[in-house]
Amino acid sequence: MPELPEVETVKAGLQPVLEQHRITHAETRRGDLRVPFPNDFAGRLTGRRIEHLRRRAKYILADLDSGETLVIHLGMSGRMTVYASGAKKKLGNYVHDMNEDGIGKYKHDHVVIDTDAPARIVFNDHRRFGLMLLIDTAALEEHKLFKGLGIEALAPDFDAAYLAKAFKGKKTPVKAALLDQRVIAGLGNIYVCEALFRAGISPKRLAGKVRSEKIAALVTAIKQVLREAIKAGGSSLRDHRQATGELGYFQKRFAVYDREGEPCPHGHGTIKRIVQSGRSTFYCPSCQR
DNA sequence: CCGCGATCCTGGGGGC
DNA sequence: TGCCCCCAGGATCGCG
Repeated sequence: MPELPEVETVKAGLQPVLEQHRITHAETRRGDLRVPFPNDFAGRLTGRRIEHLRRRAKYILADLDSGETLVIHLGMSGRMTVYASGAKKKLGNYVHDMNEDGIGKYKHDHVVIDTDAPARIVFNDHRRFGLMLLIDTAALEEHKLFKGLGIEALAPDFDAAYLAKAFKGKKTPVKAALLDQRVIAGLGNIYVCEALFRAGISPKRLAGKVRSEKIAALVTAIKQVLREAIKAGGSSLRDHRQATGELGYFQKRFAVYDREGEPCPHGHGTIKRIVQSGRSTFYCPSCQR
């Protein structure tokens, strides 16, 4: 479930076991992610201290004392599971102790990192769309993964004027424009649907044809829905850490996403599902124009 | 430069 | 129980 709020939530969960901690051991369990691990990936991690954790778009960035940055992307199905010291922790339907052999050896566990927190962090990704890379920190901005990224959705500079300029003359549907990480970084399918609903904009409307007051409403809606989701993820995360140590789960009821056929929360119509550039869009045809 | 579909993967769920 | 098809929170590539 990784869009900006989920990535932010995972980052927050990793912070206490990674930031200002040293990696005592690292290993990759299979090398055939879609993007292969860099050469000697585990070796370049081992012994390194993590100075700072940050987020850019949907990437988690861990700056190491070696001058390299560990770049993490969760793709569609990536999970980070943290096992804190000694205590019994729950993983899905299973309960494991940190010292049991099985941790990090389940199907699709790709990377295991131990730190002196002490903690063990397992990266699991069954669809293998995620990635972990090491890139020179100084050259990060110029790397192809980051060079084209648009403004952060929660940045103060992301405002109505910015979005109006970005949308000007665009003939692509506003739904697709919002998903484009070169325009705004961090939004994904769920929060685009939710933000468009809140702003009362049809996902089919061409980006260049959204009226300026609607653009202002859209910026507000985007920031609101993201902030609410981060807040909800954060609280759900605290519960999860106590109960399971598992990161990346975030329960929230959405207004329109995955609610095809249900009544619109505003009470005027029925939520419809359409497909735009190969992805589901959920919206209320009566509220969103 | 554009919009769009196909593609990379695995697994879950529904229909038959 | 099994098979087949569709679907999934992402991102890139190549086509017309």
